[in-house]
Amino acid sequence: MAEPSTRTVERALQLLGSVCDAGFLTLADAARGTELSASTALRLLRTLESAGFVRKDDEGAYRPGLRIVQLGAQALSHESIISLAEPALERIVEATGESAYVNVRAHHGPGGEHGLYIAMREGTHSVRHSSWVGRTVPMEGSASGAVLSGKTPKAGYVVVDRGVEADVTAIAAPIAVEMHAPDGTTTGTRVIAALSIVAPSYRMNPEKIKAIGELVAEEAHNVLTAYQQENQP
Amino acid sequence: MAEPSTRTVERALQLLGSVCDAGFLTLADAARGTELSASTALRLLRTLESAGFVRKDDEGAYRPGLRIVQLGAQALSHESIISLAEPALERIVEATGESAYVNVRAHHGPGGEHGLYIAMREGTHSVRHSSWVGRTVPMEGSASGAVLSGKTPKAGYVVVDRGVEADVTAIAAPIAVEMHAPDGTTTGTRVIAALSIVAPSYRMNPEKIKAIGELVAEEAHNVLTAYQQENQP
DNA sequence: CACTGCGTTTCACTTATTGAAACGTGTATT
DNA sequence: AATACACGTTTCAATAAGTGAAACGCAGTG
Repeated sequence: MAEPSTRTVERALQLLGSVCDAGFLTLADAARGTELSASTALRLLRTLESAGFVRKDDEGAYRPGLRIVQLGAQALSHESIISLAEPALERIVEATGESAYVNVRAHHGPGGEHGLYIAMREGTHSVRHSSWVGRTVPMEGSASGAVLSGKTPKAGYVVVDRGVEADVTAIAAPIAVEMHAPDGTTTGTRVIAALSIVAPSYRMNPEKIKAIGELVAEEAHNVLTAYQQENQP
Repeated sequence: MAEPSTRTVERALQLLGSVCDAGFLTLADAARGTELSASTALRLLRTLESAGFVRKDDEGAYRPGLRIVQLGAQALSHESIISLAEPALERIVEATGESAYVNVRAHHGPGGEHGLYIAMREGTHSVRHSSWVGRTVPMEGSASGAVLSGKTPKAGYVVVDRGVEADVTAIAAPIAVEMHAPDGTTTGTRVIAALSIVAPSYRMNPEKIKAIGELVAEEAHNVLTAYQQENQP
């Protein structure tokens, strides 16, 4: 029962991922990237196309289709953590002017574990961080990755300067629930998401970082409270 | 060469769509909804799961996975029309306080043609229309559907009161480019997207509708100009 | 003009998908 | 309690269905 996966579907999904990653791909490129024969790639891409998951542009290249957009938006709307976190994001932006994000652990894919940005509230500064929603970041070397891994110091937040991108500072705090065994004993904590801000480093300084870090940690706790209220009564 | 589609993949994608539509689905429900045998549905769902496109929640039901969220966000970021339309959405919201949207024709699926909401800017009124991004609406009976079909009157915008939802008024205007044959003659127009606002009907009146309609039509034209600048030089 | 790479189609091989059946379990029904 | 039912899961033999090498036409290149 190790891997009762269907190869055809796996290949098709891989193809779909390639197209979305690249933005647009020619048939030959897609076939090379997934190590499929051209005929197989063509057949699968056509299937994806007829279902609306990819489409061919004017130049004949394959692009992400609208069905992906639709399903992605639907999926997002079903992620309750996002709507719960939205007020917190808004308050963080209001207080700091920087873009604020919600991160979760991404599906464990090739290349190790990653975090995924699933929601954002844009900052108000004219020089601000543009959207990273949909982007993944490695767990090591990123602030949100650290808190998602459970490596949060007692301060309650993590700061990473120039981690995943130069000249950018990230501050993240975990939204973590306690896990209980059936008998009620606490078995540890599980980080369900992270709240983070991403800002140009030149605008930061130790005091500001401390203030923002404490704010993010506090808001993360507020989100946790809202989350528990929704899942307990 | 009519339909060289692979059945396995079609079924898997259908399953994926069901899960995303429903938000969460039990195996038996998914199998029923797609008319697959339980064993086949299980195998395919497991394949989707191992690729991160669906996941099982604590109760064992299937939910949309994070991979869908990721690919959807990536796909959205590659839709240039959205970034081009964002300033227009912002101005519309600023001027009217109502939520503003970008619509496109959805992939032609079962149940006739539909429009798809792909971007939104939230209104500022406290009673406002919440997000419809990812939602589809029938072409008939909706304002955005009408303009996407090319049925825009000379006024330049379409108003539908209580069309797809009770107590809601929608106003839409087309973003349309002229089509040219290789020899340069105009062969017609193609609507690439629609700009629209959706608001509670009680807040509307003839003068307001006229003002908003003209604003939306004007902004749609602004987006068109930006679009042409990007695709011509 | 020969050459290379692309998108496409064809086709024989057999691999890999399929669905009925059977099983264990938990939840309604009687 | 005993029965019936629905769900998730596994097994397995039949064969439907996916596969890739090869060949084709076309366009761009040296």
